[in-house]
Amino acid sequence: MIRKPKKPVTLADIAAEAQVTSMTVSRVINNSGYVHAETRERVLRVARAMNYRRNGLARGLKRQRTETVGLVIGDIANPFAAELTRGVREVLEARSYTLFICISEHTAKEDVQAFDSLADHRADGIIVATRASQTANERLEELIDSGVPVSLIGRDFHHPHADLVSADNLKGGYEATSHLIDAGHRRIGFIGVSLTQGLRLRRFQGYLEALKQHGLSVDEQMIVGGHEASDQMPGYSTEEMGYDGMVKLLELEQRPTAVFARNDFTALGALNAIKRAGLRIPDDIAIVGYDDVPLAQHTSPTLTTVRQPTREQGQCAAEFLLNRIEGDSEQERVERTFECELIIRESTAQKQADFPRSEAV
Amino acid sequence: MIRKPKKPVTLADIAAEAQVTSMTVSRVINNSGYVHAETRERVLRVARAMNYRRNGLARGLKRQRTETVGLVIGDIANPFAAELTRGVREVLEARSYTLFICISEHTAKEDVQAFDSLADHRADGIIVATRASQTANERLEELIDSGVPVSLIGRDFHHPHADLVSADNLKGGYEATSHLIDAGHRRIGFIGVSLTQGLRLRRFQGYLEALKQHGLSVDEQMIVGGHEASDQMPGYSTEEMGYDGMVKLLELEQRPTAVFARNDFTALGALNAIKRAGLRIPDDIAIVGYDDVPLAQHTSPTLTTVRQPTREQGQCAAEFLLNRIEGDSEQERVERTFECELIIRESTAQKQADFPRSEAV
DNA sequence: TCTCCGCCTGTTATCGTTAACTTATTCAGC
DNA sequence: GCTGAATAAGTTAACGATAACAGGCGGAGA
Repeated sequence: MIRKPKKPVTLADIAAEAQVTSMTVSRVINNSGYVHAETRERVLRVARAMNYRRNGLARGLKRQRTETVGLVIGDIANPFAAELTRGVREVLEARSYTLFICISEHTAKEDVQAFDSLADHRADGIIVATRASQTANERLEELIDSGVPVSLIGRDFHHPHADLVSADNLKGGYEATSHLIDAGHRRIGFIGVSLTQGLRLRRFQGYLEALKQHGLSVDEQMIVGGHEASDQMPGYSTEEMGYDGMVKLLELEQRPTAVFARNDFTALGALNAIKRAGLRIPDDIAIVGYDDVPLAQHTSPTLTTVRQPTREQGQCAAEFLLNRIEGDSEQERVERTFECELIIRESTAQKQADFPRSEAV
Repeated sequence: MIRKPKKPVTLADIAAEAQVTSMTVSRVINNSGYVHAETRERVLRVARAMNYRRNGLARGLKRQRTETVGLVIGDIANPFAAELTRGVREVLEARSYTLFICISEHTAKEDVQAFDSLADHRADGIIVATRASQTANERLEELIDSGVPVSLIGRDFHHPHADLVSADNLKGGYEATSHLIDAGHRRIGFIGVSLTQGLRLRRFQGYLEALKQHGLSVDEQMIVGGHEASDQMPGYSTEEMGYDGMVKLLELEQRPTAVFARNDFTALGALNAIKRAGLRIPDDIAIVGYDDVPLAQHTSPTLTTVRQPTREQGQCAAEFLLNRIEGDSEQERVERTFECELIIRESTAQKQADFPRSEAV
């Protein structure tokens, strides 16, 4: 009679039951080495009957790799992170690695905790997609120095042995802003950063750059909505930031005729604030978002935005990482920047009927 | 000279350097047992200098627990999952467990993979928040039978040794629908399920129940938007489902005067479809969502919806799980159902000015 | 002086798996 | 019949950490 013990079944248990040694069982389980067909059958039967699950700890300890990759993201519930994850997963699954995700809620402390957890549990490599911070960068450097393969997505941090994937958000921000300028706008607000803090945000730099290039001056009053706390960031509820920011802009004596929002959710908040105020989009105020979340094509008006190839970034980061894991962890760093694409929709259309209006998908 | 080897530093390495045995180093690292203050200092100094990271595999193997919990969710990029995760994390962190998240993208196969990965890597327990499926349920049962502590959130699966946390979505759906009926609506559509598949969705059952209780008949034409494929579900892009579903409803000869959407994103899609068609909300069509995502209070009109205490569910599931982990894994199952709350906003308001309109937050 | 207990450290064995090596057995080819 | 390759197992020793036990030492109390 085969028992179903509370203590997890081990190779030795199966071996005893099947009248072989645990080495043979191991060979069967891993499909390696020579095992007689009959023996294999018998062992498999017993293993199944006993509901065997292999012990990844022991296995990993002995083999010195776990076939596991960690992904650290700051914010779940964010279409960007979701799409990134999807890309990462696709590649990992194809190469039969397991993905464990750690969330850091955008705080440096939790970032570090996530790194440590993954390193302690001997993930074979780590993909980091959180925003950079002093503390976290230091720990990251230690990890990389000690040989942990790391691949970074859109993170402002450089290390000779960590690969880097990013989107050209500087250019994206530049193009979004230029688009507004080309449409004749001269008073263009930015929602979603504080002036000081925003300098680390490429899309905001692109905004500044575009203004400068076109000979427009920067009006500090028109930059709204940043959180001043440096190590704490909000979750996905950035439409609140967009709403509040827009309200502030509308209260200005000379309100902007266009706004560039840090991301689509912020843009959505702003969009609703504008509607509430009884103004029309884009006639009274034009608006551009960033990220091209799925919702952006379902709002009314539909949202002009900048698309970055998110899934591709995830795939690329995963590929870089796997190459490093399976190659030399200290090999030269690889870097790849993806182009962004301005997607023009109704929220910045030149001539525009009133909203709501009838039909037209 | 202390080297920084490519091979990870072990206790033995530190021990050699600090002229003690690895047992002493272990005691220092874990702050357990007696260690002379001077020795402790010396060991710590060496450990830091060598950039020691403990090996969770070896540690876990020996101690037979990893202080790690796995969370399986179907869909990242979903405010519901995010909030749930937040609740789970809060509790785990307070009791110093590490959380690893696995995404299953709503397929049974990936669900099973996630369970296996977590079980293989000897997570101390698993929280499951994905939708039930035949295959996955079977594997889940095996795991629980073999002693893995499991706690379920809103999953249609029962087992004597797995705790269960859920929201009363039947009642939530009932109340949402009743709210519409009370407001005088008689033709009420449902967006987001197929009639057959929807029977597993409590909030849809609540809808049916409410119609029945109020003597209204179910019109199959008014139930739209389900995916027929049973093991595959879409990601977050359910606003598309909402949009398309609403378009179908609007094409009916007798279109509904109100719709209940399976979740807020679906509702948002529907909302935009209605606006596109030049109809007014709630005057022409009233609409109710589900989940109360943050965005729901920032749309125009703001969205009537059903709030479920999401974070609390996460916390509760985590607490149940930890009790099971630290107690008896085969103890009697605990169950807890949270009440939902109907949040009435503009999209179902009785009398309503046109949108967009001026002011009023 | 002797005993006992609190401190500090070391020794041993083990968690479950597998790499590397060893031992048989079989059988084709000369 | 002999050689050597292919097949089919078993044996041993780790992987890195720690629980359990075993001293040794010093000092308080009898």
